[in-house]
Amino acid sequence: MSFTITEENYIKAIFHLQQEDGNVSTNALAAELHTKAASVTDMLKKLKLKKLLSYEKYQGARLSIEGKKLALAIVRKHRLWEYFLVDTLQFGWDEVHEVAEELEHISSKKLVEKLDAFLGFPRFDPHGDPIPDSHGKMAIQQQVNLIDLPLNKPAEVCGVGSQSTQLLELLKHKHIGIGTRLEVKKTFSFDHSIEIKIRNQNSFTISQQLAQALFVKPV
Amino acid sequence: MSFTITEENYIKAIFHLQQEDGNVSTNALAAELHTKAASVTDMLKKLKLKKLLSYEKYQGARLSIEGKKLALAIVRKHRLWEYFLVDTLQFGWDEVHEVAEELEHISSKKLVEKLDAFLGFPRFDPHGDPIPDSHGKMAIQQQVNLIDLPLNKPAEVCGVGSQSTQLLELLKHKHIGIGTRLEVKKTFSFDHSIEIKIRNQNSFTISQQLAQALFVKPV
DNA sequence: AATTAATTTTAGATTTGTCTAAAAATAATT
DNA sequence: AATTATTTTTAGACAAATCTAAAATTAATT
Repeated sequence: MSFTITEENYIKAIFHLQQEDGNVSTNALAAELHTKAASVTDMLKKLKLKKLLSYEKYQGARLSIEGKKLALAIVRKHRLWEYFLVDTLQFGWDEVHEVAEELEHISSKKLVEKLDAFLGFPRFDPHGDPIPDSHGKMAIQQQVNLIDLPLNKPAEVCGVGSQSTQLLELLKHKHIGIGTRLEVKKTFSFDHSIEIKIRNQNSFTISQQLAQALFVKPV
Repeated sequence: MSFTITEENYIKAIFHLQQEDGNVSTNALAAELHTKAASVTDMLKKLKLKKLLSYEKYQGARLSIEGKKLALAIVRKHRLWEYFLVDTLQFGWDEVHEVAEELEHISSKKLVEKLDAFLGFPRFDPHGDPIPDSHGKMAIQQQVNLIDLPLNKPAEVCGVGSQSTQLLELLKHKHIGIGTRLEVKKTFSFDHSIEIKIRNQNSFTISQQLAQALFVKPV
């Protein structure tokens, strides 16, 4: 069975909105895919026929086993290509998302497996998100939100909570990137800002919003 | 200006059928693209509106400067990706065409340039075809059909005339591939077969059809 | 519980790329 | 030159994915 790019994008969007909780609503999907609710209804009927999801009128949708398998295959390709772009082609980690959105729809199974092997079977992409293996299994991330990191515990930045250019601009300015080592030195309850220290630099404070957008892992 | 995958495939097909001679006929295009003449007519009208080609009723089509530029960009991507698949991912050179047909439509300009640099700016793809550079210029191949190679002149296989699996199966069996060094030892006018000698092997004869499908360059 | 608000679905239209069947133009042949 | 054959175009229809506007359903609020 093979699917159109549009169908794959719907499946991926449902997968991302589904995480545990209940069914995905028509409106939520329309927003995620920058389309209209009426279009979503049509597509959900079609994807139900193809047995990729369960769907009842007015009740939203939920991926079937088949649908989840497809979603994981797409996510796998997306993240492997992101890793390739950053690691092999030296792209900035803030400029790979768009390109990977296209590459994730290349269908060759063999290509994915060869690419995975060439890259050395990476388990996390440049944004810190886990890459599903060829069976769809993902490593569980022991990453923690920077806001939750205990004082004076050395950690390494391993992911960001968004791909907005505004965030990435700020990170570039502060010289924070994937792999940056840091410790939290102090927290301020007034505005929930926190003071962090990067190796060989003076400490400085960052806003609550920024800290919430950063994921770190103890090192 | 951006184009659909279908439009790009039409432009590429016209480019390949156009080589020097006159205009490309509707029927020739329909055959090349496995579609019907009526569909081709519709698309030619559309591509004319987009100024990618000139077209007059019943007179066939010919690419404009713009159209040629687009065609060269697509061919560039196709051949760079083929090179990548063989050189970096260790694909067999007989299994890359299909995948490259998909990859050639990835739009990112930056990706193409970075890929080119990563590969070391190769000038010929694994089938021996020249790769257009970023300005659309191709190296001129001083390659010659094996049938035209003078006796006892050492040469190296640098291209094949078709991608048919039947041909590639035969080449694999005879241990002939890109880079294989050989000399022509004798020609037989009866059936136009030729006797060739590969370094460290006994000479053997190959058919006229096979010789015509092989391109070599003096070395 | 009744009314209002929000969400979701239907109905009908549009665009892109395709098709078949019939008409028009060009090319080949006697 | 007239007829036949081939090629190409038109006309009308269809499937995929989308849209707007109106109707139906569900959720929220008074």
